[in-house]
Amino acid sequence: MTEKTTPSPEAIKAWARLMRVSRQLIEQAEEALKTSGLPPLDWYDVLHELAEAGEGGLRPFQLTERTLFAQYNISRLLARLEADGLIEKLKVADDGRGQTIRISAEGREMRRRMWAVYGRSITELVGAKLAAEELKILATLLGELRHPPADD
Amino acid sequence: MTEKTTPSPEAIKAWARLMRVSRQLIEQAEEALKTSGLPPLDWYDVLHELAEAGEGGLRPFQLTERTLFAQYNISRLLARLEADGLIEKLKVADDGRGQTIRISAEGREMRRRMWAVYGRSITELVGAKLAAEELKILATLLGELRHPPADD
DNA sequence: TGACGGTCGATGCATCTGCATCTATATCCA
DNA sequence: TGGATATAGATGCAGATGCATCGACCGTCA
Repeated sequence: MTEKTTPSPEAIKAWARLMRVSRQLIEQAEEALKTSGLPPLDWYDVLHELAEAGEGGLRPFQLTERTLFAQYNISRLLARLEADGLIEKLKVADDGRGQTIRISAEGREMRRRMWAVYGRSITELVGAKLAAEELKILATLLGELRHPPADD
Repeated sequence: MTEKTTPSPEAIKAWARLMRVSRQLIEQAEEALKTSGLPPLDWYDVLHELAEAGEGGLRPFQLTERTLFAQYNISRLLARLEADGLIEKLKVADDGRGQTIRISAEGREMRRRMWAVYGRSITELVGAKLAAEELKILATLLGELRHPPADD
């Protein structure tokens, strides 16, 4: 017998919207950064995590966990960030394989400048389009889709 | 004076969720296709549009409008699809620059096989996580974020 | 201790993407 | 009509990504 695998119309619609809107928003935020002569969004994500981590820094594998980037992607992204002087790679004492990544002063400054543009994009693209209450609902619904689910 | 550009906490949270969840979902859907030995999601999008367009087919520039892919991306994607025999490129009479893209029988079959996997992903990743009513709300909220906004 | 499976991070290679530009055709308007 | 401008689609090149694998080091257990 034939197995039913087609999702409900509601699921399809929500999925389609999610795909299109996310692509569109990323594209627009990316373009705003580029227009301002700033690096791409990926850089922000990493700089953001590193800034939050503080002086202790983070191990590359921790970055892959937090940002969802692939391991090799982080590896090369960090190489670019280092080449631009935005991060420092430090040898870590207790694990000869590893290293600790720390954001540099230039990195913090870059993050600040990127946030000025990125934050404005978020305001325009999301903050200005929905009321605070709607944004909360949206975040909650999206939270249910995470794996593992969470609605904190 | 300093200009306030930082978005509201609600906007930041919704944005962050949207970025993470969309990436995660795409990754998982993509992986399901790969595991089944099927082409990537992009192919589905194009085959889907072409299937809906019917025998009349679509011009490449129409595909760029509907799928949000860049022009050069569509151009090369179509070359790959043609190489795999999933589409046909037809000369169009009234515009010597253009061509019409039509999905082939193999293309329809491939789309069908992809949908079996893709549809199941949508069900698992979205349909099974939220109630129909919640999915509607989600789609509506996301619709507000589109440019231009729409909540049909 | 020392062999072994596991983890950390880097990298060669093929593919894909972004950007700029190109060719060919169409459209517009003096 | 004919020259300027715009549009459709392709492509060379540089950079980014995915995949597989590598080398280095870790922890464990006989």
